Amino acid sequence: MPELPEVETVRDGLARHVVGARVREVEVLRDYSVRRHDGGPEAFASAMEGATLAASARRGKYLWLPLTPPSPVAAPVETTRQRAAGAAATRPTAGTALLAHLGMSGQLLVRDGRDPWVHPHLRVRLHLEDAPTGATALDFVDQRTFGHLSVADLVPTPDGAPGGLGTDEPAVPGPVAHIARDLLDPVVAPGTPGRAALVAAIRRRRTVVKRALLDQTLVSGVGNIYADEALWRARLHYARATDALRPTDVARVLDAAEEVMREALAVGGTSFDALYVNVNGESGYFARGLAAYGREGEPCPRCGTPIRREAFMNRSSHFCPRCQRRR
DNA sequence: ACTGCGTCCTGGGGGC
DNA sequence: TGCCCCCAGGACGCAG
Repeated sequence: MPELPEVETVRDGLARHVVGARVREVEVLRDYSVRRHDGGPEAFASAMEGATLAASARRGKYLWLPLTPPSPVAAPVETTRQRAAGAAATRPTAGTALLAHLGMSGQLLVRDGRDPWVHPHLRVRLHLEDAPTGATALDFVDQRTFGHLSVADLVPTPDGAPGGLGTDEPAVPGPVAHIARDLLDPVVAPGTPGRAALVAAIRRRRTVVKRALLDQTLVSGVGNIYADEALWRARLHYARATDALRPTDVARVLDAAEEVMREALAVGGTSFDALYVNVNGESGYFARGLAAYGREGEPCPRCGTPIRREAFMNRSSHFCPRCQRRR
């Protein structure tokens, strides 16, 4: 499934293959895939058609492609979280963007044939013209349909810093406003005030460390797999209480999460070009790099103790019972 | 305000 | 062989 490194690989690929292209026509094959767009599939299509994809940006696992000229979009329905964050009333628009989340099985595939293959799980197809490398379509393929596309208005970032990687604009799509910056974002780089604030925010939470790592309002882009890997590297049990952790423990697990994701990015970073028409974000990293996730019963690479799997948050947690003591 | 849980969806694969 | 059910996951809405 696409995790942050895979999404970043896709973002980079889109920057080179579809930024600058104009959307000629939109086919929505599965309405559910545009459920987050206010006004439904027809409104989504009309908001996209004729627009040029102007950039390729990412925060956490959200991707967005700013549109020029900005599309008129219906007044967005505020989510509970956005209302709680006070982002509601005064929300000056800074343009619009195609917003994408790949969910757990989503792919963005660049096609360049006149009659490109229709994948059995094709949900949305954007027909393109004038793409920089000759692409004729951008396909959203998604087996389990947890992913989605929408056109959203851009809102300014509170801190005035760029909204995410791949953009200099201090703006993010409205639905991303409550999503925290991710560990590849310069604003929370090691040694910055942003990173220190993140460590403090995690320790203020009254929860357990894995839940905090998965909380997108604290730090984004860490999913179940990388949470387990980061905790293994930091030698922390997933159920350790955040408010009982030392600052160095929290800093260590964040460093580990960043490290794992950067390694995966380095390994998987060539997949876009290598596959080109099969831009699925599958890095080769999963096959060999994982120490804990999905390795129940197999030896811990550090001490040889069998990796254990336990249910947590209706998910699985993988850990070494010797290296990662609960206390 | 903050924390935690149920829900959405699909098809591969395990169990019977 | 066939069928059924479970399971995987991110993020949101809502209950407490």
